[in-house]
Amino acid sequence: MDERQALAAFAALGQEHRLRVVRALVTAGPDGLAAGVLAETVNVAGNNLSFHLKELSHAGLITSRREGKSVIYSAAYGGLSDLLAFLMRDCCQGRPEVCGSVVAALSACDCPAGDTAHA
Amino acid sequence: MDERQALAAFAALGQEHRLRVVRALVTAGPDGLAAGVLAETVNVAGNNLSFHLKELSHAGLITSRREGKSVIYSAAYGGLSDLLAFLMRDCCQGRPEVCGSVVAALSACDCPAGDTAHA
DNA sequence: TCTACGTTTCAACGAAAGTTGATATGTAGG
DNA sequence: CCTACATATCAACTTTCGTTGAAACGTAGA
Repeated sequence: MDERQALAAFAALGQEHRLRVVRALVTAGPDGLAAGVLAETVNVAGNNLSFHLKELSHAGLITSRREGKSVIYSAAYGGLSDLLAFLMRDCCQGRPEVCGSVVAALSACDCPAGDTAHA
Repeated sequence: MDERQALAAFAALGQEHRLRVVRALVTAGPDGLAAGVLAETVNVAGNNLSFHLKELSHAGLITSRREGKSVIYSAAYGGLSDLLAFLMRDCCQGRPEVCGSVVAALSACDCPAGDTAHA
């Protein structure tokens, strides 16, 4: 990931409605949520949400697929990974104790910490 | 970390000069960099940089300390941890394989991956 | 105390982002 | 084909953000 992409991604997340959308999608998992459901969830008008979804999609943070009349959006976990990795790149100049806490914090989610394998 | 703080942090990172400042400070490590050095590094006028530093500081992403005539800024690794943790909270609703890649990406930095201890 | 240096604050301008309402696209069913 | 529904696009307005220049503050040395 280059700076331009990271910039777009962070700017996208720095907006109340968009951050809520991403959080909702991250929580929802790979199955995702329909645009209409998202609109209700984050309490934003449909046309406005569409604008934000486009921006998030363009930033590589979410993906979409059509299912009948609905468009289903889901979190782009790969894009999220790249973004976090970009931010913390070169974090430990020979001092692992510096960024260790950051990795630890992320591992605090339910999933097995260091286990990067596909369970 | 609450949403309001996360919002401020992401918004802060969604700006070219501020993102460069944070990256420079993350790379620099706990020793940090003087405001003047940062101004040269990111190529921003001193008064303008001061504005951005204030915003980053208020967002909990950097800290400052005075050293003689200079003010030294350094990355707030704790704030960064909290931010990333907030974004990925509840990421794996019983499906570790979903967010595993995210943790893995972060562990891709030089420091020992799953090792959260202080080396 | 005076001067030099580094950093910060302030007001004002120009540019960009978010919201709104109306309108268009695309899909499914009668 | 026509209607209903879900989502997307567009133009206009309002607000917010980033930059600039001048000036103030704090610190150190002569």
